[in-house]
Amino acid sequence: MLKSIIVNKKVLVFGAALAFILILVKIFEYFFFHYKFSLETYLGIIAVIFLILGIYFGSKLGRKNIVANIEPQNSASINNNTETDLSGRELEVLLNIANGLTNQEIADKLFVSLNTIKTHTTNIYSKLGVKNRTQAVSKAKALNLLN
Amino acid sequence: MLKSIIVNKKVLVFGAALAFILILVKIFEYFFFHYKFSLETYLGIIAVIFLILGIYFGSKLGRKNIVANIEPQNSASINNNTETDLSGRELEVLLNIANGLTNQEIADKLFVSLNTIKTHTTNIYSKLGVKNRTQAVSKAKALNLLN
DNA sequence: TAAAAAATCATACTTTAGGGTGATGCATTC
DNA sequence: GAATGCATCACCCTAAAGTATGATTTTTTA
Repeated sequence: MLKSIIVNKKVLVFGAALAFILILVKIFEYFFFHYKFSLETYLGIIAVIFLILGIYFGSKLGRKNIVANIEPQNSASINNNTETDLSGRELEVLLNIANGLTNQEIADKLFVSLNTIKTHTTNIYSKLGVKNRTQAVSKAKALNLLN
Repeated sequence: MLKSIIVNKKVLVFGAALAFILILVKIFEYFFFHYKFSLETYLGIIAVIFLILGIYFGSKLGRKNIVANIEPQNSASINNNTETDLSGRELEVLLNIANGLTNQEIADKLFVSLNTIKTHTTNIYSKLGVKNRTQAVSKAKALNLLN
């Protein structure tokens, strides 16, 4: 049941992507064909666009796997307090903070904006009861959330 | 430094992808053009292929980031390099940094000025070959200088 | 399916960190 | 006694981090 729902969602995304492809192809056909692009250029553009599109969808789909990969590490944690429970994304950000990455670098890595990372960090600090990243790392290690 | 590496990685992936695109386009040109596919079909195939390619790369990229995050945690190597030797005061500052204190708090604690702490931190980063306090803590732990 | 939680992003602002440069005093050492 | 290393401090500037507020979208869950 749950699995089928997930599968259905993936199918939906794929279906939407395919529909999007057809639409884009049509648009390209009507707009770009009036210009004298070489076929190579034309195909290159198409390829690049859909490659980027694919990377976007791919990284989005891959996120589920990432969270699933991280969670087992955190299950070793002793503290199950709901108050201090971090979401998957927050843990991911915290991990990168612990590795010394700047917010901008984390944003680039996770393909999101700097503001999103800032929001995450703020929430992390709030949940951990700390006020900066070094304290967060220190606290997380004390709570066995890291290492 | 770290930023440039990350950027270079992305550029590399993108460059490789583009090179792959060109190769594939050529292959398509030589092989498929003898058959009489309609342009739409042709474009559709290209689009689907590169979308899938993109999804593959996208999910792979996401997964690699995580692995890169987790790996450093296991590499608790013991390094006694003289190059990374910190002075007594610098170690003291580093310890307080690891405990999440701000420069101002450390200055108050050690009864020196904020500027002095800043000078110490700059020297610490230089000696450890890092560029901020979180990286310094991470590196110091890896070098068994802390904990 | 509706509600809750998680993830995303923006804008504007303040604070802290970090880089560069230069300087002083005080030991130790060659 | 000149050189070196350490600790101290100042000023100026840029970059990064953090706060507050409000919002949308997606996902999960009851």
